[in-house]
Amino acid sequence: MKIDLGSFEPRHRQLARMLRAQIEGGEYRAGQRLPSEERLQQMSGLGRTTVRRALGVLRSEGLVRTVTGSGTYVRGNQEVTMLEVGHGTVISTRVPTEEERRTLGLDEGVPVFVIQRPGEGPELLRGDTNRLVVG
Amino acid sequence: MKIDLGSFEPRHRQLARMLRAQIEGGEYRAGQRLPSEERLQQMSGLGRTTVRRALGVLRSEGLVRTVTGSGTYVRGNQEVTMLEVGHGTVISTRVPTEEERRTLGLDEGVPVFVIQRPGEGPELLRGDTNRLVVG
DNA sequence: CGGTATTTGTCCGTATGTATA
DNA sequence: GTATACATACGGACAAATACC
Repeated sequence: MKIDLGSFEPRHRQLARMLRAQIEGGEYRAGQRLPSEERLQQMSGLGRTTVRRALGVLRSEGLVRTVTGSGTYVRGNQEVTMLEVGHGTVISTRVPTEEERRTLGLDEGVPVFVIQRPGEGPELLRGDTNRLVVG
Repeated sequence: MKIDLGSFEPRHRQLARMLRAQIEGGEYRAGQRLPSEERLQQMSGLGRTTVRRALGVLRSEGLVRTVTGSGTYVRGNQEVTMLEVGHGTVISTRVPTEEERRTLGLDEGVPVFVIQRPGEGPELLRGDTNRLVVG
């Protein structure tokens, strides 16, 4: 965890980039816990704010998931449902509101589909476990 | 801006919720600037960290956009492109990586479509200005 | 079940740098 | 060039959730 102080790249992004590379490189696998924040501080020499910010970046990318009092875990590839959409359906995507996140039980970094079928009200679909197939 | 200290709801979320309501209620319109962070501190009685966190929530929801040295602005409804997708196409959505954000020139809080047409490589499409129509 | 330790969450303050007006 | 406004980074204090024994 060598952070280049003096770099143009902010320190929290440097740390996020390193952790991201380790996750994508398989050094931390799905479901596995990352080092604790205190541990990451020691490893990187950064302050608490900066370490937490780096983890926040990874959360917002949907790469990890943090559980209070427990730790930050690599978000595994979840089982995917294929959903067929028919003629005239309009599909948009956005980041859910906080309330929608609670309702759908979504972690940070997971967008939603908004499915508008002809003659029906808009339907909200979590974006992490769903794929739409044009039928 | 009356913040209930002693509430179970964290202060930054209270502030975010109030600002969100004001934006959705039309008190702050598209393109308009929100009060500066210092001003929001004065108005709410909260600390700098907390005010900034509240604005971060709104950014991650795609509701506002912050320009360094200038201010935080309400993200207007942008012009939308309708794109027709054909049979066998598979659509997924996710939060873009930092690099993809730079490449596509995206603000925070904007997810992307991943369009997989039969026999082709995956195509990335910004989610804020695109709607997919099943043809 | 309880008590303690670990780990993350919230909140505050300060200092300095950078971008914009 | 000065003033305003946001960005980065550090630190400390206490609360809340979880894990461990």
